[in-house]
Amino acid sequence: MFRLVEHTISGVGVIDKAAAILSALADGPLSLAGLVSTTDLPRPTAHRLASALETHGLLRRDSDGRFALGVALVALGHAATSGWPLAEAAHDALSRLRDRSGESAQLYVRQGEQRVCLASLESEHGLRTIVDTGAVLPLGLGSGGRVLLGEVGPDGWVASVEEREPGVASVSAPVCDSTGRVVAAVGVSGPIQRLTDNPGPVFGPEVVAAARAIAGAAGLHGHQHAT
Amino acid sequence: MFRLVEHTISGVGVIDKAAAILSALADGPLSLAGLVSTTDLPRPTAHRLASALETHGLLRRDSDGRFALGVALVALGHAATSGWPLAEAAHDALSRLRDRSGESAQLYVRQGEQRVCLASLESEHGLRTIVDTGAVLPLGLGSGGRVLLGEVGPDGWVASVEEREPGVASVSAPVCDSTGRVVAAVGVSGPIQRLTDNPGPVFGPEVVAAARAIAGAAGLHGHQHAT
DNA sequence: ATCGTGTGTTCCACAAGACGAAACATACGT
DNA sequence: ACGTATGTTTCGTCTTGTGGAACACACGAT
Repeated sequence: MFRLVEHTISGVGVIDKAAAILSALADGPLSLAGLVSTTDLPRPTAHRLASALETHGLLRRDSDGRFALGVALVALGHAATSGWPLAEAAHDALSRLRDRSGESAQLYVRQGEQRVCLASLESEHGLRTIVDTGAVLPLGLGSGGRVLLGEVGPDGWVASVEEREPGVASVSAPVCDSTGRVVAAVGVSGPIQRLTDNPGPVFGPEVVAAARAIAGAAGLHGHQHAT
Repeated sequence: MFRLVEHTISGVGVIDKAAAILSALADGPLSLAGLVSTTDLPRPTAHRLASALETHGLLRRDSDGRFALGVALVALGHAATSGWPLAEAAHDALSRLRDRSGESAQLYVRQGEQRVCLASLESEHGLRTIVDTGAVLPLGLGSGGRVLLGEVGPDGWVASVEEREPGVASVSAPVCDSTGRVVAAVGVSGPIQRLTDNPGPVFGPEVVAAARAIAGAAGLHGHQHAT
């Protein structure tokens, strides 16, 4: 279940309503009636705004006439990902982390009271954690979320076991800017059978190293690293 | 260079302006001054609307304070792609096409006067065509674009050699709905060295078969195929 | 250190534009 | 044939968004 920052008042009512419509459709196509029901907008308002978004390719009608997210969002989503300094910078470090740890590796950034997966590489194992790029996950559950909330252990990482999903363990570390602010979380995740119920000591150092490498590659340490 | 449908009047002025802002930022981050310049919006208007989009995560500020596309667009772009019937339906057929042809395979849909890559699988070759999902390409150049404009040869495919990019050849076929309307173009592309300067006869049949498989899997032939 | 310029942000009088109830058109189930 | 629900359009109303002016700040030139 995905939500844009909900019930937020930006000061521009039309944009608040349009964001509510996009958010409602992130879960799948909706008829006008469904959209009205989900967004609590009056029918003519929902119709007018959805049609306007359709004009710009941000929405489209599917073969049943239902409103759905449009192709322009594919391009914007791609541009958003490629424009994120971390997503590009993280790729090599995530590859190394995935290869050295043998487990799936992900990078998350905070989005309101949730986290969004900015980059994700899967391990080669048949049994592996799969998190899609763009997937929205909770903050309070799982090591990546806890890191984004500001938690960090003395060794620079946080581990979790079966917090977000049964059978899954993970280790994450914060990616910080030059002021020490946590801008992302990088980590590995996989089944407890491989990661054990105490995955931190084994995987923590590699995850911390990956976090430093990402911060460096993204130029988050000021002038310390050429970018 | 990406553009939302430009200078289109949807009937909701705020959405027209917001779409212009998103479009301007698809090419990369911009300062407020740059945004004002690119969109021709008055400074307070651009500031207000960009801040409102930022509130919803559709935009963000980068480390230099410039406006950039936000993380919410990563999630929406992902949802847009996964919600597109063709993107999911095409995956198996694109895999087979890529494997049998040995070349990169892509699926495009029309977006105004351009095309957007909805799905893309790369070949194993060191020298291969790389088109990112979400990439925006012209309609009039390249076999995929020409197919989306309605062109098709007697054998059901169109070939092009060095139209869009030097050294690149491609073959595409239309994916049609039950009324015969072209809803997408599927094709292979790669270097002339492998595809030759007459790639149609060799690759055309497989591309056409892939187009039919995609249409079937997406349920575009009415009730002929269970979906 | 001072000044001019350009940037980002806020204010607020104004009217343009968005709103949404009502009406209309269509489709569907009974 | 009728009632209900859907999608779409109309248009009087007034809320909301506009954008010039002003303010605050930063920077480069002198």
